[in-house]
Amino acid sequence: MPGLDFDPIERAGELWEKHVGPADSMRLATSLMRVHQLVLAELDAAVRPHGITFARFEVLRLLSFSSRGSLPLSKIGQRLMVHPTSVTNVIDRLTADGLVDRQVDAVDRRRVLASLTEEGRVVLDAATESLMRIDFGLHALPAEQQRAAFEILRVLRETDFER
Amino acid sequence: MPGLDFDPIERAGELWEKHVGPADSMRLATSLMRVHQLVLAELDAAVRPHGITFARFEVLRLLSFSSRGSLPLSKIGQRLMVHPTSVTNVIDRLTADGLVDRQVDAVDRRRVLASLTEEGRVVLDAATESLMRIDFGLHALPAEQQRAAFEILRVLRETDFER
DNA sequence: GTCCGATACTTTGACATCCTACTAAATTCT
DNA sequence: AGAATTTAGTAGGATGTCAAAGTATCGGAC
Repeated sequence: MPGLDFDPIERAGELWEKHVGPADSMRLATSLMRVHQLVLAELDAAVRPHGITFARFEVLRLLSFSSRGSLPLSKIGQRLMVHPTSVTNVIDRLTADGLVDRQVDAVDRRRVLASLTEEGRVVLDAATESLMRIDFGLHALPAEQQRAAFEILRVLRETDFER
Repeated sequence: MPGLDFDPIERAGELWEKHVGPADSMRLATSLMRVHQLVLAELDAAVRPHGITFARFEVLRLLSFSSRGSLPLSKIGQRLMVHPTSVTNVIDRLTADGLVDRQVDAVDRRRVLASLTEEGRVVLDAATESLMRIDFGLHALPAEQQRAAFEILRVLRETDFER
């Protein structure tokens, strides 16, 4: 798979400017899609040996950081900014694998609380180790640029943040 | 849905630094996941009235830029950097909707050539209009920062670019 | 001229995500 | 108290993505 001999996004940008109009936002949007894809592939590959995906890792990490040791699914969805059905889906799989426990909240019986099992914590620690070893798929980017990128992305995140 | 009263990624960064280690790359990686999700949602919403998704839009745009008016599926996959399976999938749906034609390459019968139909071009033009109107979901970012972000992301893209 | 490796695509299965609609439980309002 | 509304989670369906395995075709080596 030799790939291509030119950068397809640069190329698309040139053609876009020629036939459509200014291409800055188009190029950034498509870049974002590609980079997300590439980085996610690296992250998933890093945690795959531990039997999880990066999405599941994020849930495990969140649970490990919670002060009570458990979180209602709704909170998980809010903090990870994903749809409630996505949370149900991931928690289902984590529960099936024995990494997470699920129990109805005694105080508010609409709620379901998820918490780490011992095995869940073991897997989380091992996966964390693997992710740090590859610098979260960002080894190509110097620390300085990582912070710069974070600041720029923050603007985009916060647009939809409070609503 | 009032969301949260704090930035969950900042918060995770603080806890990570306290319990695990340096958090720069972790925060950037998770930021990338969230922003991708937010921007993609905007892009999909913008083109949905035209009966397509952003992934399909990208394929249509690519076809419209090809000099011959058609491209083998493998080329589409290379340029969009997606798995061959994804290309087959998207082309299947575009074909079913009558936006794309599919025909076996007479020269190399392993190949399948995709090309825009007239309806495909109409939809593409309308969708392009809609996307430009929302500045590709990046209206929150000044043009200057859009270019800066593009340059940073380019580094990450090019890591896996030639291979 | 045949065979065998490489290439192009499809099929099947897994995953994460969203949306719409639904059930159950809590809260609010009358 | 009882009804209406809101909130939490689940069910089913669609989409796009990847991985592994399969089929068909091409092209070069012998």
